[in-house]
Amino acid sequence: MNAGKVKLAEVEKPVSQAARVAGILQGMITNNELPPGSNYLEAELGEMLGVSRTPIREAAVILASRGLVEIRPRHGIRVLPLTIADMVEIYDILIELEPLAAFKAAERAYPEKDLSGLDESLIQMESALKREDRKEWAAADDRFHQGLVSLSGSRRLEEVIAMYSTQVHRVRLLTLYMRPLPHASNENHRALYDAIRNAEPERARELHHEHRVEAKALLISLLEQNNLSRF
Amino acid sequence: MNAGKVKLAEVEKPVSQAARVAGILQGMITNNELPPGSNYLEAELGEMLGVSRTPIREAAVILASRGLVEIRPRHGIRVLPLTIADMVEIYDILIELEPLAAFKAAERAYPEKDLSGLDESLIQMESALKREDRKEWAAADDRFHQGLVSLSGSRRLEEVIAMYSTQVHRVRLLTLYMRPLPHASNENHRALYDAIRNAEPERARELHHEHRVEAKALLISLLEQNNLSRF
DNA sequence: GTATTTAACTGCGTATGCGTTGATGCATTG
DNA sequence: CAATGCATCAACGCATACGCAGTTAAATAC
Repeated sequence: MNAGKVKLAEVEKPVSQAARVAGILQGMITNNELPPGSNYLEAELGEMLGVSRTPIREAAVILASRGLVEIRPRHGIRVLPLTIADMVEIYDILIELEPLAAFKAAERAYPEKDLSGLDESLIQMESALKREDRKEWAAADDRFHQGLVSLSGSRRLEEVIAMYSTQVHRVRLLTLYMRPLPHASNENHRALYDAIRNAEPERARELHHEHRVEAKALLISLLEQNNLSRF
Repeated sequence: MNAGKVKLAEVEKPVSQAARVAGILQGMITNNELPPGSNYLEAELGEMLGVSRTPIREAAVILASRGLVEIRPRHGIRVLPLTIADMVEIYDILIELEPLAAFKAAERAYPEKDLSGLDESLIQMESALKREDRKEWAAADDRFHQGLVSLSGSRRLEEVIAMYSTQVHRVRLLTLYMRPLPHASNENHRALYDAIRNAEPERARELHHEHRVEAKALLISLLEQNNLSRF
């Protein structure tokens, strides 16, 4: 019996409503579906997602701890806007932590096969760049950075970097079409990849550090040039 | 009318039960009153603190997001133990972020009067050291570091450093009586203070970096020597 | 017309109850 | 004796209900 029943490759996780709601809301925030500065009452969000206030409250607490929203009693759950000062704060932290992740990844001297994910992202970035497909380039860039960080082997590093990356995601998308095509960036990524493949921790750290410093400078100058101050 | 009513200097904040509970539990965890590895049911904690399950649940979510506990359905709220690998993860992150905070603090070129808090902590540390009062030395050390970080002017940096410092607090206390008296540490602190007072960002960063690298090495070696593996 | 006080309503904090789920122990069978 | 299946129940996820507090708006007094 049960011959027709097929086991799913992924174990289906019994996610709680609260976790689901948190994920959905986070997605909506980073995609600008819930614009920065907007307020939502608990009941309102509950109705929107078809759940009661309880899981909404829990999700709100989680998102607040990730710095995405602010809970203001009697004013609702507010999607936090970022200022340029916030961007500087966040980038300054990432400038330290991402190179640390690169260091740790290189230190672990992975065999080439474990780096295939990174390599793939690199190829996708290069391809997207040729096609001048900025959206796809950004997506592959995200995958590259996330993959790299996860190779660090430090769960905490992964979590904290993901947290701050999420916060700036909105703004990165905003500036995506304002910047020049990221040719240099791609070369940097390739060099960084090589440093990790060759197990050169210090070089990996240096390269990534430089890369992030440049990214910060570019981003900030774009925002200032265009008089964007809250997003 | 209302002549007799006196306004309090501090605005009394209408803290929610959930926030109160989270604070109390965090205190109990960092002071080892809720030992690592132990489990508590929601109802149990609720009875302990005289509130219902709802604020306990919210507090648990907050503490879980700070990495202090783990919520395991049907097994209760578990106080997370730390392994040596966890300590390495955390220290490696702090080694990057605290020097960044020192850099930013020095960069801001505070007038001497704004540094009186730091100076006071320094004096207390030196005094405690003379009396060989390790407990008081550690407390003053905490105040010094926290004060320094708050001078960085970066709310996020402050928050993330506080989070990780809380996680290692238990272990620091554990090793407090195993280590030699921290004479060298005190000199480092004084030098760091001077760098901030003289507005020398790079020097402040270097000094703090060195300081933290040493602290990590000392801590890890103490833990390994004593065969302590979970705490 | 403006300011102050009051009243009503809206939104939230907390408690509680219900249904579901999964852990545990015992019994039964190989 | 060991392993597996089943039953029981404890714990939790979520919804709902209630009371309070803060906000807003209206009304009255100046």
